[in-house]
Amino acid sequence: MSQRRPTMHDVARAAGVSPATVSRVVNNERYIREETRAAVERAIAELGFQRNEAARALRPGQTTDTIALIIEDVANPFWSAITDGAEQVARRHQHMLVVGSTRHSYDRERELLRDLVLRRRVDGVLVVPTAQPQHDLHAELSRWAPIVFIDRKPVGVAADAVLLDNRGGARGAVEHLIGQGNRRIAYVGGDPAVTTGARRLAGYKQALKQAGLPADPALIRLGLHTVDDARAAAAILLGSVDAIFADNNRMAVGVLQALHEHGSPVGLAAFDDVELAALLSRPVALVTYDATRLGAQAAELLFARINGAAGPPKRSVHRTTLVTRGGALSG
Amino acid sequence: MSQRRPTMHDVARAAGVSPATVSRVVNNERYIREETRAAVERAIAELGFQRNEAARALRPGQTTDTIALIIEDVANPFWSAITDGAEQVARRHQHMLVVGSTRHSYDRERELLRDLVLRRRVDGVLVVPTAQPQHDLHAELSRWAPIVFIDRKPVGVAADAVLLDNRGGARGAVEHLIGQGNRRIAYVGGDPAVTTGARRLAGYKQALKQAGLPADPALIRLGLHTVDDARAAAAILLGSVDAIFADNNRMAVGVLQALHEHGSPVGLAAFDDVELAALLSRPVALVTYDATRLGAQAAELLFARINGAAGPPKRSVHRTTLVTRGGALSG
DNA sequence: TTGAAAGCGCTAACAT
DNA sequence: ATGTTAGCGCTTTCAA
Repeated sequence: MSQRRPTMHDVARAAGVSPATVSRVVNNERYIREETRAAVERAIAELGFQRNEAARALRPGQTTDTIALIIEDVANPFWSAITDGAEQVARRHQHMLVVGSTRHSYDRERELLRDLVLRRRVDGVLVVPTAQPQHDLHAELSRWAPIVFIDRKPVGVAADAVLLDNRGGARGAVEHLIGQGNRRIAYVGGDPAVTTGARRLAGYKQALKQAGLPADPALIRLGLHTVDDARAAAAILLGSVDAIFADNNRMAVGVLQALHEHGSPVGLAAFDDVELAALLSRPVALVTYDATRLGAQAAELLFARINGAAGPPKRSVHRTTLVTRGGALSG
Repeated sequence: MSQRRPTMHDVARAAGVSPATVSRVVNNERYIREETRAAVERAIAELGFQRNEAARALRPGQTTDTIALIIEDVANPFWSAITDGAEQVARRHQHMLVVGSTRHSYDRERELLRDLVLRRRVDGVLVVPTAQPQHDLHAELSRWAPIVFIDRKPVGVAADAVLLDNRGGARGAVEHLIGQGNRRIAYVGGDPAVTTGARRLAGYKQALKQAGLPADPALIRLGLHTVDDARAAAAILLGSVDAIFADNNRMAVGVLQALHEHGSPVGLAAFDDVELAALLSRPVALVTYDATRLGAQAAELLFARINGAAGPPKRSVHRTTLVTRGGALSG
């Protein structure tokens, strides 16, 4: 597991040149005689030399060719799609992608960010909304490495962001429910301290207000994280509502389970797409968007900064599309 | 983005000690006077010193505190669950997790593995089945870093593996279909060159054989990757079969879509769990297991090796459970 | 076009 | 208990 690996020195000796020359060949620099290059390349092949990246990264001004992605939890399809998009772009830019999950822990987010940026010196970080905002930390870290926020507006930091129209999307979905004649519409969602959640909630309230409907606090259930949380919350609401708006895909699945278990006719609209929703006998209105593209675009912005792009923070707001899935006869 | 960061030297100067002492404090070694430690810690706090991990990793025998996970594609829930499990364990062992997707490319797998093990010198690698086996490469790399295979039996390499009972699981599912009176049962699946696929296919054939049913090659569709591939394949099969066995979750979703679109009564069984299957009006038999645990256990095995565990390769076979979801009236 | 030499930030003998 | 010193493997002036 730990035999000695050939170094540039070894290659240099084998090729009869200096280490500096080997470095030049490896880095594809100009001003190298063809024969020299050939000799070095032969030696590299013979010895099976592979440059030690840790050594390269050590020199000042050098990069680690690594970016990080901080999310709440990879298992959620929303975040795994983002991971997918980010990974593809990272790869195109010859960077590694390291993923870290916060699992809703504020401390974990701090710890991850500090470790990645300050100690491991990744070239940049993609952060998806987590717990509370931490302006001071983000501001401090963005002095060392560029940060791009996904689905969260940076506050107090001059950072790029790729956003969703959370408020508009939620409003549209709730308007849709209202348009279908629903009056008592519940909200089942996550942590309202997360910008994303707050804005979806705002969209919900806005739609109710525009329609002249009261926003009954008893119908708003927040702070839920898991599918089971949502299912339990929905089960309680069922008797007293016409429809439910679910904040995100986990909530949607939980609510769907509750509706199914109770054979309830209550309507549903939700943020995020849900696989197989199209096959359900019950129609569901979904606020959809391309999460993979969200992750990919965020990564592109990050690489632009890594490669020296200056200028004011960029905001790109992705629009959402309301679609109705399911409700067909077969299934 | 690139101001100078405080080094151990700076801390040493500020605390009036030598760099070696600072190193000792940072690494929590014994034989340090309390006052000295306090002084150093004060200086660290004042300067906001954070150790440069690239520099530490450079010394021989040192680790990068990073492990890698190679999968086909993070967006698939099976792999994202594995990623989730691996990440949690990596974190517990204070390691970073870098993820790489092969997207079915043999070359990409080679390139990723070589980059990670040979150049970036990760402490270990978790590999989930991809394209063809590459015994030579795995054998070469396992000299440098431990490798643990997930859901693929290592060939020609003394490596640990965490496996699923692919053949038994598939056989059980097909037996179930047969038990329900289905006779012409199709197979819709991925690349049979992947061990996983080959064994599931073997289980399918075994079940047919045991029941005295012929394995009609026309009913076996392989080499499919996406949901759409599977949907198209299923659409063609529908008219001529009683039931379909789907190789994995992507295939299952595609087949479900086809069945739904054509209002077909054809039965379905599949490997992997599928979210929301329980809410479908059609019953589906699923070969389920705990993918998160699979990833977590693989990571545990890896860390055991990283921490010096010797001994013969370990194999852990996780059993699968056949469950029937869906088929209720409501939905 | 190539080589010599210094040094990135850290750790580990070896001294003391 | 602490300091001195010598690298780890690479890149990069500077000189030739």
